Amino acid sequence: MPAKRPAVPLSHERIIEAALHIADGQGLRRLTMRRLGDALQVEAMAIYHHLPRGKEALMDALAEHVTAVTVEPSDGGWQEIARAWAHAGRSALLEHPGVLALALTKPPQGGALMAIREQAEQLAASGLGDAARAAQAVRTLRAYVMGSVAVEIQRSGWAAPTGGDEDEQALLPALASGGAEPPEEAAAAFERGLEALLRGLSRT
Amino acid sequence: MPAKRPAVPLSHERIIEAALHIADGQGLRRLTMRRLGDALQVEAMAIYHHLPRGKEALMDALAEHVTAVTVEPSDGGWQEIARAWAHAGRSALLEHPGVLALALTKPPQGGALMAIREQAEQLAASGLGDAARAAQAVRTLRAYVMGSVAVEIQRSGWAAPTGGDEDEQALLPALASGGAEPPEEAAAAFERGLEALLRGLSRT
DNA sequence: ACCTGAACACCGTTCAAGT
DNA sequence: ACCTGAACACCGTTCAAGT
Repeated sequence: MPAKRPAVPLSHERIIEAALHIADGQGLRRLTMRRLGDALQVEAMAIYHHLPRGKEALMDALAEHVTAVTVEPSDGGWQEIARAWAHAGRSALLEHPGVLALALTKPPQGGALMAIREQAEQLAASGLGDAARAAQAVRTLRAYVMGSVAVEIQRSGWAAPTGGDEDEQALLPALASGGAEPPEEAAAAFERGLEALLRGLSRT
Repeated sequence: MPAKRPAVPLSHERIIEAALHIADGQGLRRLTMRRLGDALQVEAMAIYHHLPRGKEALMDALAEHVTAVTVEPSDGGWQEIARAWAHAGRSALLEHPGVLALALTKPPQGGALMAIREQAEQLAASGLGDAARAAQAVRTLRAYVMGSVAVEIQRSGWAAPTGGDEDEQALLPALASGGAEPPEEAAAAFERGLEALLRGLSRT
C-alpha cells in the first residue's frame, strides 16, 4: 500500500508559494492557517513547526517575497539604473496583488532592506551624487513605484459604470473612462510618470 | 431611575470614529465587530443596523474617510494647486495610519472619486494642459503621495539597530541611520520629492 | 426603528501526544 | 524531527425576539 500523506515534505518555500496562491486567488482575508494547511495537505498546526511566530511570520515572509528584488549592476548612467530598479520593483509587486497591502505597510526586512541599500549604492556610484542625494532619490523612487502599483490595483477593482447608476457615472472624469484598464495603458502611464520623475530628479 | 444604555444613539459617524480609534491604536487586525461594539457601549450586532454590509461596509467607509479630501480652488498656477492636493492627501492619510492598508488598496468610491475628479479639473483649468495631460498628472501625483505615506509609515516601524544584531546593522545604509525618523525629516523628504516631481511634470 | 441573545460556522494558537 | 488531535478563546454574521 502507498505511503500515507507527506509525498513532499513541508518547507518554508512551499508554504510561501501556497500562501501567495491563496492570497492572489481569494484575497488576503481568506488566507487562513487552516486553509493554507489544506492546500499543503497537512494539518494547519504543522505550519507552526516551520514558522514559529505563526501567522505574523507568514505575513512578514510574504511581504519580503514581493519586495526583495535584485538588479544586476550595470555601467549605464544613474537614470538607466533607476529605471531598472523601478521596473523590477513594479513587476514584483504586480505579480502578487493579493499581498500588496502587506508589502506597502510592513517595514522592510532582510532581502527587502538589502534591495534598498543596493539601489542607493548603485545610484551613488553611477553619478547621481553623494550618499544623501542617492538616499533621497531611492526614497522618492520607491514611493512612486509602490504608489503606482497601488493605483493600478485600485483601478483593476473599479466598477464599470453600469448604465443604471448615473450617480457614479457622473463622477468619472476623462481620467477614468470607467471599468478596468488594459495592462498596456497602465504600463504606459507608469512609464510617463517615471520619466517625469527622473527628469525632476536630474535638475538639482 | 436613569435610562439604561444608549445615552447617545448609534450613528454612521460615531461608528467610523470609534473604528478609526481602534485601528490607529491597536492595529487593523484588532478592529473587530465585537470590540467596536464594546467601544460604542452596544452589542456588536447593533452595528449591522447602520452598516448593513457589515465589516466590508465598515472597511469601505474607513478607506473613504482618509482618502476623500477637498481643496479650495485657488487662482494660483497648476503647481501651487498640485502642492495643495498633495499636502492635503498626505495629511489625511497620515492622520490615520491604522487604515493605510485599506486606503491604498480599496478602489476609490464616493467622496474619494470626487476628489480625483476635482483635482483633475482644477489642474486642467489652471494651465497644466488638456484633460489627458491633467489625468496623467493626477495619477502620478496620487501615486507619489500614497507611496510616500507608505514609506513613512514603514519607517516608523523600523527597528532601531540594536547593538547585538550586527547583521541588521550592516544593512542600514546612510539613507537609514536606523530607528524611527523625526516627523520634520519625513516632511522634508516628502517636500523634496514633490518638488522634483513637479519639475519633471512641467517639462513636456 | 433600533437593539439584544443565542446560535452557527469558522478563526489563531497551545499543548500533549503520536511516529 | 515532524506532524496530529483536541481544546480554548475568540471571530463575523443570521435570525428570532424584545422594546
